[in-house]
Amino acid sequence: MPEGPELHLASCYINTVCAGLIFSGKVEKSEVSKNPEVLFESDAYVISATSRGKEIKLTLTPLKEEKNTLPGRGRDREELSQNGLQQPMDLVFRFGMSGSFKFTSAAELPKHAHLRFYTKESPHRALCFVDCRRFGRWEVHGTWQPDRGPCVMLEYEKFRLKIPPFENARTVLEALQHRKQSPDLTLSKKVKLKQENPDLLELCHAVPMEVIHMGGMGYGPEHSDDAAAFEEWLQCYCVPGMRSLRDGNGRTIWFQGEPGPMAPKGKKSRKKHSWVNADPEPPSPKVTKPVPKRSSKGSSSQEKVAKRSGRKKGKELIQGAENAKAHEARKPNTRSRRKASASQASPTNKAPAADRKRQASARRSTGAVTAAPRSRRVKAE
DNA sequence: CGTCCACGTCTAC
DNA sequence: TAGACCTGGACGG
Repeated sequence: MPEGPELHLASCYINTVCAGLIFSGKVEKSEVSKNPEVLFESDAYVISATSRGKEIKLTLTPLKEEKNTLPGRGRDREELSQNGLQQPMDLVFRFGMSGSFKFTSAAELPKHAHLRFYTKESPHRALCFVDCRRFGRWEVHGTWQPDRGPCVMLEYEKFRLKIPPFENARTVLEALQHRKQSPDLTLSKKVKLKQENPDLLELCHAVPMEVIHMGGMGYGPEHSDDAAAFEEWLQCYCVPGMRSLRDGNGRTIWFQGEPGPMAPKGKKSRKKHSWVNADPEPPSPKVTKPVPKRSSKGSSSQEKVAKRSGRKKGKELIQGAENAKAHEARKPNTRSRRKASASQASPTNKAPAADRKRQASARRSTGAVTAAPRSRRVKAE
């Protein structure tokens, strides 16, 4: 799945499960995937992975000299060296909304396994790129996408945006001016202060690093399916009691407290009653069959989308709608959030671990809108 | 059953 | 800057 730390965890997972393993044969693509074929074939090769931000790179490396039996018909010239040997190959993946890697028995491939690498052993096993929604992409001979931002985890020093979601850039920059420390402190005191009062940028690094060290996300050792642990760790996203707003791109931003002066107006988190009341379209049969704007494939999915965009326009009217409870409980498709809410709401709740307490208290004084929820929760503890 | 929603890009107007 | 690209879970009727 797509969060930055998860991509990194996926690369760790791949390197762990593929360590010492020999893969063999062709790389297999599902019929339904529109991603490119991976014309790689080797009797014996190894797989390794690296990550950078929200991309992951697999490297397929053939072992020593082996003769490729195929004449190379239909294969790109570059795939094979002059003597017909399979060259190493890099594949760069983006996960879209639902991509992940799984290593399973080849006999029972997971659903939506769109790219498969088979082991040489028997019974065969398969490293699979699994992606239910198929928004994920891969590129053969891929490189890191050149115009992406730096990796929050591994290129932190290059990460210099300094803008909370709905704050004026001016305010942020001026606040940083006032953070200047007195120069007469010892170095160790300065470092300690910095750690106890991390700014937004440090949090951009520290929070994903926390996730990495937590492990799990389906990439943990064995079947420690600790989605629950992750949900427990989340302190703002999807936690009842936290607030959310849609930004200009329709993305839901979760936070606690004030949204900041540049918060989008009239874009409360969608609560069903709000927009249902404002829906300008009468509940007539017409609604179910809007004329698609673009002429095209006319797939059923497209009809759905057209239907929805009709709704979207209606939602602009929610401004005056009752919203007192809007942030109370409308949560996305998560079942276990209630549990989290119970512990979240209770001021007597103990911090799960001393380490976490320390980490969290270190975040206490940031003014960052997105970061604040984590620290404020700690205040309540 | 229908509707809404989801951790992200892409690209066509 | 909308819409497109997709599947599936939750929820409401």
